[in-house]
Amino acid sequence: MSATRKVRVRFAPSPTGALHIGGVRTALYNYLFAKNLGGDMILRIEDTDSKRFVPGAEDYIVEGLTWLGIKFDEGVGFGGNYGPYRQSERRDIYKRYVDELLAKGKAYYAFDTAAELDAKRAENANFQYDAHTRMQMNNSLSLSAEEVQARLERGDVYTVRFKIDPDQLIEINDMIRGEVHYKSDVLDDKVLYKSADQLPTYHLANVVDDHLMEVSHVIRGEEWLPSTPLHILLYRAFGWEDTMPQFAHLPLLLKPDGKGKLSKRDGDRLNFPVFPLDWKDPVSGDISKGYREAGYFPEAVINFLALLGWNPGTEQEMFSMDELIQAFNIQRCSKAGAKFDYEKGKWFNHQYMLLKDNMELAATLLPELQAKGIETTQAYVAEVLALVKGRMNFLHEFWANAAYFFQAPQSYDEKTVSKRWKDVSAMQMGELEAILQADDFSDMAALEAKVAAWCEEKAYGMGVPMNAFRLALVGEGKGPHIFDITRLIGKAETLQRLRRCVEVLG
RNA sequence: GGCCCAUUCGUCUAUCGGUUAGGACGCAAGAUUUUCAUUCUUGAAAGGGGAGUUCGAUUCUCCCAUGGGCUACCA
Repeated sequence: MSATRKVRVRFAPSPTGALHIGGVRTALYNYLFAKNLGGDMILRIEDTDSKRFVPGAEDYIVEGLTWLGIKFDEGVGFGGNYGPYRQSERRDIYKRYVDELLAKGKAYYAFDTAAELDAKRAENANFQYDAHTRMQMNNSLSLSAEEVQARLERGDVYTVRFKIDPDQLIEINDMIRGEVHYKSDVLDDKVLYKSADQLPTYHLANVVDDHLMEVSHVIRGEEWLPSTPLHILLYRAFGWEDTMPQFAHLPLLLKPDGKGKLSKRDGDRLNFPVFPLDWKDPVSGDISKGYREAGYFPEAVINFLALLGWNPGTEQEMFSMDELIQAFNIQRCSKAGAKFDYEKGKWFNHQYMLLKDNMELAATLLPELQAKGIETTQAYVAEVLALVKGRMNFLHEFWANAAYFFQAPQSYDEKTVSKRWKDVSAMQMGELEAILQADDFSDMAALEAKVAAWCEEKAYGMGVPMNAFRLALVGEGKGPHIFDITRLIGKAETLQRLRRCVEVLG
């Protein structure tokens, strides 16, 4: 563990489906950690399980992380000098290292079939393939050399198992959890290599690749903590312990309610996304909602996720990616799992909405408005946004909050009518119309003063006439300041809405 | 069952032995007397239980309970 070693971290997902939000957080923490220390971020695809490979998953992962602003320095699709970065393309490399372990006597051939193993487990639920049981099994330790040779030459299907010596104490020095100890006796002789598909298992590939790619820090989910002693033993077996990466095991993301870790089903059940992007399952055809399609800003998702399991120790809540990189310190990660509170995600989106430039926001809204047949301009939409975005969490709530800036109310909300449209309203609106008619709408403050003066002179109070006026303009009892509305829709439209309302409501 | 990790308001968390246990989301109330919302103010809301160590424990140790993870020729 040389202190001067270049910081290199990797995000190593398995392309078995959409990238889970917990995986996104792991990628984020790796990224923040690396960038905070000026290190590199690697994308490695761990596709050693050919049975679970899902087409499209790899592209999905890259697209999702790119959308979120998590950048890679090297890896699949990003180049680099340590490739190939897809494990399925590294078969010969793994084979070489498996042979090395075999030659050193640190691993052995095992010929037990899946059915035989199942039978063993059926007769003893606690069966473990280890120092105590391996001699009763069919492997190169229990069988004669000739027999082993014969089976190999015959082409029998085999696995290579790691030979774990008992009575060893393995100490993990976790950056988040401190020292964790394991006894090697509880470990089983893990399968490192499968002859059937000529591929290693995760454990072997992971250790070999991290070593070869000069990974300095392994930051991964807590579910990996129990297999870390195995990994450490592998580093030892290869003689790589001096350059072994440092480990950090992140707490898991848990269900918002109930028990267990967050799953895709929770998203469906509670109606919130658990994936960065929409994902269509290639087999079932089911579509799972993504944060992007649900209307989240990537900045909001990042900010939200960053604070789920980590905090800077200050009371700052809003962080740009750069600020996160600056502030990130892995020792400040919490140890306990975090229930996933998506309500806070909405709040973050709201905050970023307020921060965003209205012209930029307007540009993304324009196509939707045009599709509705609305003729408008980006500048106008931006002005409307300035008035209504405070009451929105998502951009897709725009129309529901701003339709009346683009078209006259189609109807008048019944409740508002009964509450706000008084017997005197028609008469008052008639008077108001005359005042508006006489004004050129060039100065809203002046107009407002005129209207206020009228209310005072007639002793109407402001409430009754203004609420009726609002009803005429909006169709409901909501919306921003009335004279902001009239300023945007203009004199002709204002008068027209006023007349129509009197006509309809009488 | 075995091994490991964890445990502060409903949720995310701060606290590195001495605090009125702080902040944020959500919730409630009030204010902005033209609405709704934003915003602002205020409020309710927490150290799983039991032993120790200590002058003093949320903080350190142990036990228990609870939650979580792992225990595959999956990652």
